[in-house]
Amino acid sequence: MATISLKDIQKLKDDLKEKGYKFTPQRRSIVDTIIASEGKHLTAEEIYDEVKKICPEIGLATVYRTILLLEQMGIIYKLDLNDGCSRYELAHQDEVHRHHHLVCSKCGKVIEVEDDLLEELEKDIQKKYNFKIKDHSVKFFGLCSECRDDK
Amino acid sequence: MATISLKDIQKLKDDLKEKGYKFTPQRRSIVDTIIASEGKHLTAEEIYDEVKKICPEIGLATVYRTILLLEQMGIIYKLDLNDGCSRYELAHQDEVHRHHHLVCSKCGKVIEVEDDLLEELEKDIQKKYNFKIKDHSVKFFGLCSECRDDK
DNA sequence: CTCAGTGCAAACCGTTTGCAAACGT
DNA sequence: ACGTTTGCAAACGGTTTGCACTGAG
Repeated sequence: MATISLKDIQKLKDDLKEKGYKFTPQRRSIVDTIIASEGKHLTAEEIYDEVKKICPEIGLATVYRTILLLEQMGIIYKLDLNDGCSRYELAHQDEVHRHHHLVCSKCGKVIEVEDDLLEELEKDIQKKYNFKIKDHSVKFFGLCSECRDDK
Repeated sequence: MATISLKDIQKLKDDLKEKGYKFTPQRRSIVDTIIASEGKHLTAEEIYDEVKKICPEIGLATVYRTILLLEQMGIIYKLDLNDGCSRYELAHQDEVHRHHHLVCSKCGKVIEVEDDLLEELEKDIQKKYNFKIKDHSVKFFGLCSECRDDK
């Protein structure tokens, strides 16, 4: 589990300052909320609802704008689970490529898979298609351990 | 390249009839259009524009409804390329799982990859997470052969 | 003091839905 | 004839934008 330390918050503050951005209370609340709900893959609206508990006067637009900023800075990743809205998760600091997801078709649970195991396939593709791979998005759909039992 | 024959059209017609659905001119035009634009990964609106050339009185809602029907029947797949709308492609008849896609970050080109090469990873995941994999969605982002040269 | 950031509301855009008319079987 | 399908327009829901005000540096 990738926990974010005070050092990371300071780093983020510095990154923002470097680009002329400000570290406002709203931005801080949003970052705090995303960190606190790690593993939940919240939508923008869900983040909004959560942030309002700390920062009741915040607007939904600010949440969207901050999310965009964090995404561009590589702090968070957008995740599409085919449910009609975008979800977000913290980027793990140590991963080169995005990790994979298992999505249960029955209960909707999302499991994160750290193992990459795509080197061989990526090497093949780079050679065969002369395509320089920068990142990937890998999702597996099926039944999680709990749901496969009831069937 | 998966070309669809008259036999496939007949099969589709039968499948529809079996479920009490009708094979209307609109549906036929939409199927024809999707077949004719294989490899293009059109959006619903793009399919609509294309279909209107054959069937000018068609409505956008009909395109959406037909696309949904075809998707549920397994004739086409929905594809999400992170550009804010859903795109569709013919399901290749011979593939067990969906094929992969290479998306060029520069020119936007989408290349289809037939090779699966995920058996090992999937076997590992099924065992480690006790997750029964039914299908997957695999996209690689990077630079295509043409775009990597100019950089 | 200045300009980036904010909250609000309206706009946006892809998609879905309700309905009466039209049409395939 | 029946019930599905259609076209239209309105509704929908997530996201973006314009604008005047606010507040961080």
